Amino acid sequence: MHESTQREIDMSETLPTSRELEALKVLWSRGKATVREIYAELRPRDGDLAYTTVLSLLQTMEEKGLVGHEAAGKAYAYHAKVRRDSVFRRLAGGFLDRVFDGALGEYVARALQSKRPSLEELENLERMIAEVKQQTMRRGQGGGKDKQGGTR
Amino acid sequence: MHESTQREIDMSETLPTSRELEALKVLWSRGKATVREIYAELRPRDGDLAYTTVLSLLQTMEEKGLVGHEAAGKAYAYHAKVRRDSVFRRLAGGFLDRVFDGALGEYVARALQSKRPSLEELENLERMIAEVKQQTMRRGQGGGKDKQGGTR
DNA sequence: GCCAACCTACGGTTCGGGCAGTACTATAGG
DNA sequence: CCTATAGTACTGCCCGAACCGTAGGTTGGC
Repeated sequence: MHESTQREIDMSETLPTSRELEALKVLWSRGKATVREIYAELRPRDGDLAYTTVLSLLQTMEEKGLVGHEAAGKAYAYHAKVRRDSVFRRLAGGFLDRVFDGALGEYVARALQSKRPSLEELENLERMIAEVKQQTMRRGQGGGKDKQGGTR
Repeated sequence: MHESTQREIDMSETLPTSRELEALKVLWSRGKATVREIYAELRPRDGDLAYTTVLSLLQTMEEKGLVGHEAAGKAYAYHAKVRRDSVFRRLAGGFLDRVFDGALGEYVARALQSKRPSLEELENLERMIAEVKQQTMRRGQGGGKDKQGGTR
């Protein structure tokens, strides 16, 4: 039986805490996982972490609507109910606003200072930004700048 | 054994919480400020906020080493003891690592999705990245990967 | 000297995150 | 049937962030 009675799809979608995010990462990469599997992945990185702690974590997350579960054998198989992109986007947006008051320049600059990216990463960033720029220009159209020249 | 002169350069300089960061922003922009002045700036954005709450906040921050104070008239004049750049750099670095596991690409990409930057901002980013790229190339010279030591 | 205004110090409350122990339940193996 | 095993459910503890009230001190005006 499926009690997927989706009453009240709460928008506001609560964001995951740090620990919850770790669990979500496992679920996103696996599709679904039992408590024990998640525990097995979290444990090495965190040294001493009790199994029941992970269980509690998942239960809390279910209340928040972050995950769901279904019976699988004698255990539960949990799965993410929020999309990876959405969570990351809102996390980044929140951080950007809260810390940098929306100033993208500083947001990126400080990260660059902190991390010393490789040349490859930098070129990736260049490509990404160039692409967003194209989209923006197409959308805005009246931009004025004539950066259009190109191979294409 | 003698106690080595562990002056304890405060290598882990506690980071400010959200509220504390708000207070720090005021101090950075003013140089110094009394509790009442900080209160006056925080109040409008936060609706109901008691004066003593701000006072407590500053006292906590002083214990953490984030701010200092000196007598000024009959009140205290607080001033930041941590540098703006340093705080933002560590904040961004921490977020980048904790959420994105150090993946700069996603860090930037999600922010771009969340914010829809203007053309001007995008061009700023391009300039910034181009510059960092130049530095990196000069430094690495042979394309060698950059060692990840640095300021920790 | 006395009062009002303003300040700091200190204690306490509330809430959520993180963690883990204990109790209960279902199941597989003998 | 009985027991060991593995799972979930429930509850509580600890700590830090955020918030605020009250007590007590200092100061300037009268």
